[in-house]
Amino acid sequence: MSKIQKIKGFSDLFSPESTIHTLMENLARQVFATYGCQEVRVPILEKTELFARSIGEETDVVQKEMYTFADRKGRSLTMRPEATAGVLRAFIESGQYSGDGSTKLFACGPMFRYERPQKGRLRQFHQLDVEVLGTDAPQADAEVVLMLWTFLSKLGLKNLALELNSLGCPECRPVFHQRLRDFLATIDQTQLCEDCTRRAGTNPLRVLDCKVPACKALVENAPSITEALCSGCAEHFSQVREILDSAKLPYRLNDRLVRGLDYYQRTTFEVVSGEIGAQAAVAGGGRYDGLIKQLGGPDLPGIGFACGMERLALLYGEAHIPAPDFYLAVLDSRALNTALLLAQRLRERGFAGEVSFEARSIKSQMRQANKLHVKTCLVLGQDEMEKGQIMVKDMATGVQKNIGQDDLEQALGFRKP
RNA sequence: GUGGGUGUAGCUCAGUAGGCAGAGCACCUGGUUGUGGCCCAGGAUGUCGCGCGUUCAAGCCGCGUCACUCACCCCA
Repeated sequence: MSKIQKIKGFSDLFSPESTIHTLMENLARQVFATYGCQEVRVPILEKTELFARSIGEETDVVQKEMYTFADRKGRSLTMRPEATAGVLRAFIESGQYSGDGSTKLFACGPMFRYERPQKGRLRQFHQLDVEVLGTDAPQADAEVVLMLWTFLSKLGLKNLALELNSLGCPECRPVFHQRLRDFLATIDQTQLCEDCTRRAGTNPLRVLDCKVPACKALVENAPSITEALCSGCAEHFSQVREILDSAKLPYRLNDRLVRGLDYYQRTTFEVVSGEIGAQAAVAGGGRYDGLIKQLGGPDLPGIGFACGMERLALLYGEAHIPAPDFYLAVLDSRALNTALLLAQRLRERGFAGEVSFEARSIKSQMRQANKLHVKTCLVLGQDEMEKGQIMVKDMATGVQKNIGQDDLEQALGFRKP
């Protein structure tokens, strides 16, 4: 029989990768909770219309990257390509937004986009997502950025760069777009690369961050969104920056930072790494005032971000994975049952470790203990069994002693409350 | 959707001009009567991705196919 393979762009995560994902997810939960985020678990499958309306009908994500299919009654459903839309739909549908203040939500899980896989990009990938709803205060923008940066710092990630921009609002963005189109009309468009010739019509902002040197040179003097912001947006952005400056958070203003989803406006940001290949963004987000209303909810502002877990994992070392507390080596087959019960007792006390299921040479089992990087190797052989004892060896120092089996917890550092 | 690269042991990869399938790591056993890491000796391990073709002979050449991978596009 032929083997069945996993489908392209999907992955099976074994440890250490699975462990790393769990650790990162737990840390995110913990850090974001200190900012008041409540976890929400929302479906992976939504009505296609939800994404069409939020992400934007004309975006690449909606046009050609969604897993969309008809269910058994012919309704068009889509595997979520990002988290925000589903979280907002749930928020609106729950009707919990009555009063004052903001709602802070955390969500995570798999997302799906039909793209060609490459380094840091899969068809099923995982995101950590935060949404802060109900306030457009610049303090909220700053807090969200600080929340993200704090999480990444606690993960121990270095050499990350935070890029910040403001995309303006429905009032000033069209003005900038017109200026940009006017500018593009003045340059020799035949010199642009093939992609940019297309972009100039479809998504002029994208021309600004083209990597082709010829394009870069041509748009060097293009107008900046920053100069086109209306007074409200300019003031809002300047307050956000002021707080981040005071918090001594290092960021780089990038007036060509473009977001791929239509709903973003005002503050947008991205965290990039130079160490994980071409797919350099490990997190990205921004403000989306107006989106909640557009999805049939109240007219509330919102801001959020998502982190790509696979990309974070590329940067996160395996050194963080905790080692087991013990390995229990068994030298005599008559000791196997006793050994298992001793290990069970330790596990009930919260210690983690493994016990051998068969008696083998002490040498091979010591090797096993060493390989598992355990703190302590326990040995149960004929001698110990006869005296009701067990040998305890500290693998770091090599110091070993025989103790009574009843004293095992103390020997491993267990303190009774 | 487009372009490049790679498929050989569990992993990373050599494999010359077409002539018996290789190394390192990892694993197992022993060197030490019950002691890990370092060292030494020995050992097991293959649909050379798959199919067809050329040839006395194919891991190597040709055609096809599948998979993986990197990049473009796009994006977290």
